[in-house]
Amino acid sequence: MPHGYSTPMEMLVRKLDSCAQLEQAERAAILNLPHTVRSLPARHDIVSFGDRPTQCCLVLQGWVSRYAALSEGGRQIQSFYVAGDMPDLQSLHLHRMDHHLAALTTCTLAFIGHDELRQVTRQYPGLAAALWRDTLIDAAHYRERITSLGRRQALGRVAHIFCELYLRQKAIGLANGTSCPLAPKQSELADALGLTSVHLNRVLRTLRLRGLVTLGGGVLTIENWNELAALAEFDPTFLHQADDEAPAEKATEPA
Amino acid sequence: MPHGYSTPMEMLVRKLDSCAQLEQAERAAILNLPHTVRSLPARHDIVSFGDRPTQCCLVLQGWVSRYAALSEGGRQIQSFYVAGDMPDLQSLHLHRMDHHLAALTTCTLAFIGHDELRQVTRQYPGLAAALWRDTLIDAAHYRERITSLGRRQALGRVAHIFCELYLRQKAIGLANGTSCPLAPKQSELADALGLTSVHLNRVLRTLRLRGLVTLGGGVLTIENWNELAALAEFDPTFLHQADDEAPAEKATEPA
DNA sequence: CGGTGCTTTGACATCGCTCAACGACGGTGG
DNA sequence: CCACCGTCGTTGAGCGATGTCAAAGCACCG
Repeated sequence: MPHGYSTPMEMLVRKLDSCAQLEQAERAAILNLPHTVRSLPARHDIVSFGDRPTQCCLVLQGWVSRYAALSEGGRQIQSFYVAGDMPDLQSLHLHRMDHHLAALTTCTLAFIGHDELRQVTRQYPGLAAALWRDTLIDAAHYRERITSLGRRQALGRVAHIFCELYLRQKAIGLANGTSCPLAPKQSELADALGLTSVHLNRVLRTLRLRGLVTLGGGVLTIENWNELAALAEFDPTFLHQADDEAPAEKATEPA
Repeated sequence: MPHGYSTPMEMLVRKLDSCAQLEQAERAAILNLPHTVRSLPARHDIVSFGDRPTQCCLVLQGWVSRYAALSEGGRQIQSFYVAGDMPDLQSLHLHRMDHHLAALTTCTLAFIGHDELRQVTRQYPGLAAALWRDTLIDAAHYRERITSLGRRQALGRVAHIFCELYLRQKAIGLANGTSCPLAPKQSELADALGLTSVHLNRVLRTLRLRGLVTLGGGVLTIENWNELAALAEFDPTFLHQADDEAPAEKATEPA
């Protein structure tokens, strides 16, 4: 998707089409959606807790994080988003933000008005279903994060998120062999995994010493997928990337 | 909602209507949905990981839990559902279950076929929006659980889930003064909160000794809402119960 | 009256946090 | 070109929150 897409809305069509098979008219409706493209600097809030957004954004480039701010400066990152994702689709039907959305890196985003989007979903139930499905996959990611935070130890949590982020990026052509971009810095990964950056750092050292993963310069390299996935008890079902596969599904492997 | 509802579909209408304002034709469409009512014993799976359900269920009575099973008998309960909830609406667009749904207590459920439900959402975009919104609120609950598991200590986590479950039940008329039903036993609460049942028990004792909460016989009583909510850093925004309120919102209090 | 399952408590182990310091790196200005 | 500074990553030592293991209490029910 990042390779040679031409326009923002073509990117969106490709994304929705990949799982829901749009009809020609639906594709055209998306392509005709009015939108504006904007760049945001890293650390900048896109929307904040309490806001009542009037538009949704589509990530064209860069990384976005969803987070909750707690007292005493604490925060919990609830999810990461990359090119092709629409992180605040939920605001279409949930009017008041219960969290923040922020640019993790410098980002380019396309903004689409709620009114136009609602109009299009009213007219094309297939589009509504595709967008709805997108938010449901988002929720599936949340559920898996809950499982990680609740029942996996630090090592497994880190291993798990690496598997997830690698496969998600592989699916949209952002992976390169056994490597993929990984923009969040250690403190941000820690905030996503319910750990301290200090402890996350120690876990990373362990993973490196065991020859499972190397992380540096914004690039994640998975040295041993099988062991990593085993450590994480990783099952890709929750990604819903090939939802209609035969019941006896096999874990996806890089390389 | 539990008080004197007559039919399952009237219950669903009331639930959807409470947040999305249905039109008359939409209400009628729901009321005409074919469905079957079934009772399930406690601990029984409603749908399991890997299943491809062909219908959705509506909880009429009892408690339902969504959980992920891990190796070695571990499990993470991802959410609880009570009367009026549709816990597997997501299966309408996510074809393969990535988790389990189980009766926590003896339950009565209404089952509605996917085909009929999809038909109705295609015909009435307002209904699609209402159901979509319902799944988005579910996702908002997940996000808050992530925040709890990642960044709150045991005491705050327990306090937080009590606030949540009390308010959710109050909203549908299941609370009684400062008390409400609480079907999950300690080991189930522990599985939901990423704790051991042993440690959860100690936390409960602390809450009891501090005069914040008493729990017993399937009933939760909140003795001191303000302190409990403060301990939990509880903000009801994520419940989206009165989504269109003025920006300066106040915490809801019992009694 | 003797299960059986849930709750409660104690003693001890461990994982992850806190505090503190240092190192690596890149940008910036003199 | 180099000194300075801020940010991020790395490491150590000690502590605290939570898990583990084990046993006893208690209620419900046949």
